[in-house]
Amino acid sequence: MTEFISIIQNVSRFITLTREEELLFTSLLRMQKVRKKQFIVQPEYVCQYRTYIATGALRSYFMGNDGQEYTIALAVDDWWISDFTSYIYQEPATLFVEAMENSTLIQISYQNEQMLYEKLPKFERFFRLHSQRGAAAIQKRMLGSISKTAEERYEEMQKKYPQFLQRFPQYVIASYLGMTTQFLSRIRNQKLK
Amino acid sequence: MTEFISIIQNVSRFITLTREEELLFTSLLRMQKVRKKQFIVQPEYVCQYRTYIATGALRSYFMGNDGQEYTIALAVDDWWISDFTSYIYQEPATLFVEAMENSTLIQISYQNEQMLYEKLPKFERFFRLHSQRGAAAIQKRMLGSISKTAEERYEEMQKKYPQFLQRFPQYVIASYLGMTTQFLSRIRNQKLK
DNA sequence: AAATTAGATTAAACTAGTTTAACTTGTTTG
DNA sequence: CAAACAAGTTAAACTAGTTTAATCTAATTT
Repeated sequence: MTEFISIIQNVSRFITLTREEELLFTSLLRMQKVRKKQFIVQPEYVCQYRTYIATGALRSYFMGNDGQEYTIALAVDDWWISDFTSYIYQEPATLFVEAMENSTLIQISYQNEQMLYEKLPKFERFFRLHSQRGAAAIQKRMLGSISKTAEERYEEMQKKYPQFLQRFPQYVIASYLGMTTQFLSRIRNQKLK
Repeated sequence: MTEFISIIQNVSRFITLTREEELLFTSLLRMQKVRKKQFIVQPEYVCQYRTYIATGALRSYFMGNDGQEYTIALAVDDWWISDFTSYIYQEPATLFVEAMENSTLIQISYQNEQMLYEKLPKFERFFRLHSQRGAAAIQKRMLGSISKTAEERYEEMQKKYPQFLQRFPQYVIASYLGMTTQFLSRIRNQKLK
């Protein structure tokens, strides 16, 4: 049970659970260890789980027709990740979700999530608040990506998520920021002078 | 009461309401008529309402430091719109929400929404599903905006939302698609040949 | 109906960011 | 530990989309 402490804390930001509710909730979860470079979601397969990262680092990305990777999300300890669209509609994924470090995941399946809503309706509230904030975050990211220059986007990341710059390789950062590795390299070295 | 038929139908996509629940729900709503060019949300003021469009057309946009407008969302009859981030966090807005036609809106205030959750918890479910789909839609839009060329984005809009091209002026379409009016004009006229 | 203003078009000059390519450094793996 | 590969750097050539500016058209206002 202590293995699920972190996710219970995460959920408790929005709703309060009794001891029995915690037990029911965790009985519907599964622990999953993945190694660096493993994929937990791939295009054409339906995304089966909502994934919470107990420890580790993952990213989701889209592979363009031109073979270019577009990183959609970066996530580390205590964050959630998946191909959200595939999961909620239970339709084939369009994204890859890849472990960037050996990671410990806590997952709930689509089936179990539906059961959770039946047994503990307060989880409707949890995932409402979770999704609302998620939507706000994506919108903020989109706004930045269309209204800011490459350099401004890099500076914002430096300021807001300095850990990411250590934890993810440069080519992933570049693709998350919507620029080439070459251009990111140019920005970084210009800034040193 | 018949004035609220459309929003009840919208809500009934996800949850089922009894006659009494419908009455309770609609008692927490307000009708609002707005004229073309009126703003229902402005930066620095906290967004007070979640807005459903009974009839009409609105857009939300961000004003960059350079004075450029970045259109975030377009919405017509039976769609929802607002500065979502400002609304959910009850913090000052960063967006404008402007009526592009004389419109009839149905709104719920933040206070009344909290009351709605107390009295009719099934609305947690409605707004969970609503937010999840909203998040998926924003993500899809972001993906297109970073991985497609200006011309591809225009073609996708032509195919997916042809009504928008009639209903919104070209400068709004251009700013929604993330390009200048001049460039959109070039694309449109190239395609005729 | 004239005057004013807002939106759309066209074209030339420009630029932020990409592409291509060659080289360097670091990291797996046999 | 050598070989092979993956990640990062630098620089020159290039291009998708912007900027500037002038003209045209269609609404709105007076």
